[in-house]
Amino acid sequence: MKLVSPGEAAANTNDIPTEAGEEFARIGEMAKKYGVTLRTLRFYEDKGLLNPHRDGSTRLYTRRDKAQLKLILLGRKVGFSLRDVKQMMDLYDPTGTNTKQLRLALDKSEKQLARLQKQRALIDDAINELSTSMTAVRQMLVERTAAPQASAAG
Amino acid sequence: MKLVSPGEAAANTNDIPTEAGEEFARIGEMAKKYGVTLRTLRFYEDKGLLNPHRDGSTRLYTRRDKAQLKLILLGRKVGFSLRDVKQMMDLYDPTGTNTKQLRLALDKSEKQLARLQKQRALIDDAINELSTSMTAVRQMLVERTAAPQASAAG
DNA sequence: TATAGAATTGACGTAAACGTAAAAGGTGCG
DNA sequence: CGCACCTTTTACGTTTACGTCAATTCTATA
Repeated sequence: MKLVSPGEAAANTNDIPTEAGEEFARIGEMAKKYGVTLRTLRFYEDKGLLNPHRDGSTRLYTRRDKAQLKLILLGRKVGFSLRDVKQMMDLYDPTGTNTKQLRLALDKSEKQLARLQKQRALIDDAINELSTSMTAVRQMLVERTAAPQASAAG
Repeated sequence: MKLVSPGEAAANTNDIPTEAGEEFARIGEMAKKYGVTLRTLRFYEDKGLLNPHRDGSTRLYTRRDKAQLKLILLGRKVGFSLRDVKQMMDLYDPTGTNTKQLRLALDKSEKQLARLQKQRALIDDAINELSTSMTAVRQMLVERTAAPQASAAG
């Protein structure tokens, strides 16, 4: 019974929320479900990005926590730092229109997009330079491998 | 006179190698010429990537050191770690064909090329996801900004 | 000779996102 | 009852390529 917080036990006649209702998840389930480690979840919490409930000392994650984690992972995927993600999440206000939050997100996104495009350009450069030098190296190998006994060229 | 090593002073009647002969460069000149910091040059040396001569305690870089630095910078540009660069440079043998070195370089280059292409794919993914969510955010902002008094859509 | 401008070594600091013990508490099950 | 498994907190370790003092020395020039 300890896994059900007071005031939310009504709709669930099952005493064991595991497997069925999915009302709460413990850290292990969360980790598997989202492909992260326990350490990562605790780390995110330590950084203020997640705030799961507690049953004693055990963390309990609700669907709200899951949504937050999804956002964090999306942020990470597009290259935001956890700091950026936190800045944006901290502006969330369930009672308002969140205009400020959205504007900040958009602003940061534009900058991040620019960074990504710059990175892509750098990588393209690198690919080109690398390909070029690979060709040169191959050529040198050919010169050193083929016809080592005849010809005086070199 | 201390800047000219014994056995190489013949062709240069000028006692001051600065500006003209470019036979040797000190760390400051090197840094400017290649756009790196003094710290970087010392760091590379500390890692065994450079081995400039010394006049007492002052580092003197020859054209050979310059060529090496160019290689290091090229390696870095295409994404090799300094460790990789060192591995490859360590195989250099002025008396042989350097086949081993070239093969290692080619091998590492192929792997690095693959990594770069994977990175580019990830970045493209990120760009797409980011663009998509930016569109969504813009849409949300429009809904919150325009027509806040009329319509019941929401 | 005074002073500014290089150069030297040594060593701690930084950033990001966790990894990896370590030591211990809680829990269900056979 | 005992063992296995999950979870907890604390805290140092990892990686890479330098940055940033600090204290000192060397050198050139006016």
